[in-house]
Amino acid sequence: MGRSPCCEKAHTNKGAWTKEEDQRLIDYIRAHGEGCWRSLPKSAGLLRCGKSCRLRWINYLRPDLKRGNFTEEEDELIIKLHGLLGNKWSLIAGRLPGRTDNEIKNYWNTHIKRKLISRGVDPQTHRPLKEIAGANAAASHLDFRNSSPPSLPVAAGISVVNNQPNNNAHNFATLQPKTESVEDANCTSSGTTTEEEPPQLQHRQQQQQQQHQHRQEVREISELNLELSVGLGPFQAESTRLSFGNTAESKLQQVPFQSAMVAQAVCLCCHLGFQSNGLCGNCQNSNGFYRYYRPLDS
DNA sequence: AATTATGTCAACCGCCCATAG
DNA sequence: GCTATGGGCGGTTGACATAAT
Repeated sequence: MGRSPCCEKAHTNKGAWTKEEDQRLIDYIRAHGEGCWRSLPKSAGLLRCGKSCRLRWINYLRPDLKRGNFTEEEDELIIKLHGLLGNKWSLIAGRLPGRTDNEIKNYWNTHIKRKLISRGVDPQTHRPLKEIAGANAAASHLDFRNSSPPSLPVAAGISVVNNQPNNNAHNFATLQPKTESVEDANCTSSGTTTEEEPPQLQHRQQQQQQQHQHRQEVREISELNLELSVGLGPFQAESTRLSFGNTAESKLQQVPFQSAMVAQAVCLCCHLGFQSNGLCGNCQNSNGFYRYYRPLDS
C-alpha cells in the first residue's frame, strides 16, 4: 500500500514559480514563520504543494542564501566533504553557510566532477584515476558503479578523530558511504548471478538493510562535532579534520601521515569567518592562517 | 539564420525517517 | 506496537540558455 499523496495534486500549480507566488510565500513566512508546510499553501493562498513551497523557500527565497559563484575555498571544502561523506548533500550544505544542498548537488554534477576528472581524480572515489584503472584491471570483479565507495579519509587527505565518549562504532568503515557489499559487487559486475530469482530478492533485501544501516551511520556522523580544517593548497598537504570518538582516534593515531598533516592543517571555518566568535577554540592565527595547534594525541 | 548539441539549475518525484495519536 | 502523517533527502527531469555546426 502506497502512501497518500502529500497534497491534492489536481488543484496545484506545477513548474516555475511566478513572482507573485514568490511574494505570497515570502510575505506569509515573514508574518508567520516557517511552520506546517502542508497547511501553508492554503493559508498563504498558494495553489502549490507544501513540499513545493518548502523547496522554493529553502532553495531560493530564504534571505540568508549566498547565491553567486562558488569560491575556490568552497570548491575545495565541497571536495573534501564529499570525499568523507559521499553524496550527503544536506550534510555538506550544513558546512557551507548560505548554500543549499540542491545548489551544491548541482554544482558538483556540473562543475566539480569535471574539475576532479581534469585533475586525474575519480569524483566518486576521490582516488587517482590511474589507480582506479589499475585496480579495475587487477580486480575487475569489483564494481561500485553509481555508489560512492572507498572514499577513505586517507585518499581524501582527511584525518578523523572522535571526541565523543563511548562512541565505539566509528572507524574508517563507518565513514565510507556504503552501498553494495563485495558480494553484491561480485554479482553485478559479472552480469550474472549463480541463482536468478531468490538472489534478486535477497539482493533487494540486502540493499534495503544496507541503506538503512547507511542512513543510521549518516545520522551518527551528523551528530558529531565536525571541525573542519581545509588547506588552501590544491588537494593535498592539508586535512579536513573531524572529531569522532576515542576509539577511532586511537586507531587513527596508528596512521603515520596524520600528525604531519594536522600540524599543517588550516581551519577553514575560522579562516573564512564561519565561526561566529572568530575562533573555533582549537586553532590559532599563524601568519594570517587559522591553524590547529592542539596535538592529536592530547 | 537555422538547427543541433551541450550545459545549467530550478523543480519534481519517490522514498525513508521521526513522531504524534 | 501500529498507523498515518509531515518533513527531509537524494536522484532525476525538463525548460531554458548558450555554444557549436
